[in-house]
Amino acid sequence: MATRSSQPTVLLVEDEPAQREVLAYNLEAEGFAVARASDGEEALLSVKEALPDVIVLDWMMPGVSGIEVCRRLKTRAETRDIPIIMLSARSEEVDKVRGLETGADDYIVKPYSVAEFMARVRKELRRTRPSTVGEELRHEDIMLDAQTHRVTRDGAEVKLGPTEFRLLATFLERPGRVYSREQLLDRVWGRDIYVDTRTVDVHIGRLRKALTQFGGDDPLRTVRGAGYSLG
Amino acid sequence: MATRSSQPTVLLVEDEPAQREVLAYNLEAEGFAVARASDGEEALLSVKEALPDVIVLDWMMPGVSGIEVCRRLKTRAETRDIPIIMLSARSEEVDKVRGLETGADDYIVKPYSVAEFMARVRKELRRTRPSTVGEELRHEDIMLDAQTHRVTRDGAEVKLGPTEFRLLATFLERPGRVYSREQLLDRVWGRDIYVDTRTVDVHIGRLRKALTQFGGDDPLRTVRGAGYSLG
DNA sequence: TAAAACTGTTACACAACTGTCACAAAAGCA
DNA sequence: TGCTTTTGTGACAGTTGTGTAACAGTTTTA
Repeated sequence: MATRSSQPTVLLVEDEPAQREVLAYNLEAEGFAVARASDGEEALLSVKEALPDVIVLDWMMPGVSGIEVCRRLKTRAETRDIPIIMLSARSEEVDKVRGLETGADDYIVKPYSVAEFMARVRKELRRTRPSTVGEELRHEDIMLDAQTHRVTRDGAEVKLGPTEFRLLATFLERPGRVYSREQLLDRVWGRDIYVDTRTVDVHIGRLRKALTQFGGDDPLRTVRGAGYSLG
Repeated sequence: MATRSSQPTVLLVEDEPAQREVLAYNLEAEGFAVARASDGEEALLSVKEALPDVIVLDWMMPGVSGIEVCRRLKTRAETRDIPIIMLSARSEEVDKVRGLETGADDYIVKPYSVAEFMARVRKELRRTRPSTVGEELRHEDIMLDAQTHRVTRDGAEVKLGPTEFRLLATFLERPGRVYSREQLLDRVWGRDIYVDTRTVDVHIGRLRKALTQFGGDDPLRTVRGAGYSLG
């Protein structure tokens, strides 16, 4: 099966560089490793070299076409289980059927939104690698698993209330980044909830207490006049 | 000019709530403050209230259209310098020309990727507020990261108070440039705060002390009768 | 249903930062 | 050189920002 690194790998097969880089940018922003290929031949080589966790495949390509790549991968035992998402500029029903017939797992018609694209990729990854899709956040010895709603520090379980959990999750998305109290209220409490900004301080205090209950340094940093950050 | 808070402010003018929130979410994720408006009238009010650092303007809107908002802002002296990015569903060259003719600084045709959108916003901000975008300011061995709010010299972390931090950030925007005490008060303290100009001297002293605490030359230069500069 | 867990607010203590001053030191000038 | 102007800086009091315990109200759990 596919690699077992902490990040899932996405093989992106698209001959148009601009298109390819936009998608790559978004995938990488979400923490996926991206392998690139600009035609069918490269794609087959790349798969042979290192099995990706999911393949995004453009229909129209010079040389070996996307549909042909798909057919070949789906007939080989060791690549059969890798989900394939087909991209196509054609919207005709005929093509959609043909795409899925050759074994593609999903089919996205251009033009599509990046959000839709990302959602489809996540969906396929969830099937094959349920634990690693956006569900696990780490920073140093702190680990948060959104799937099981658990937090551990240095292996020891840390019990957090819902608010502290979301707060920590927010910090873990971008360790080091300073969030103002207003931003934290926005993200953790929600856009139109009115709570005093000092409430943030109290919850920060509670999160600190929970994270240091078994010893260990305080991982949260207070930036006077600006807000808080993790690390 | 625009506000002097640590975050750049983006005014987002878009009548379609879903669209607006997607963009707002991404802007906020990158640390920008977002002001929202859902039509041209609101937009003009918002600008009057607090000058943003960049304006993102939908072309098609009920009431005062985007293009009209753009025209009005570009004819007023105090808003002329705020970069405007137009969004449009039309791809015809005609519109593009019309958009830029009214003074828009950039023009994005839907559908666009979020990555592209963010890149354009960053580009405009880089022109007008170089310090707060691109996240990292350097000069020789001094490095300031606005995102994480950290300063290092020769790799060693330098702890600065809020005022010293802003002061250094100002100098780093244009190393070598000499700022008068009045200019520094304007930029670092804010336009309508009244403090004695000698206060600047004291903070310069504190900044010097912090930057040389582990040895190293004093990177700040006193220009007698004129002010101070970095390097 | 009662107990436990969680929430937001407040008040107070404490720490960090601020601006001003006074005087010392340095730089310019005649 | 002596005199004037400008800058450096330690001290200090006042201000502002942050940490946290306590509490009452609410929600969740058993």
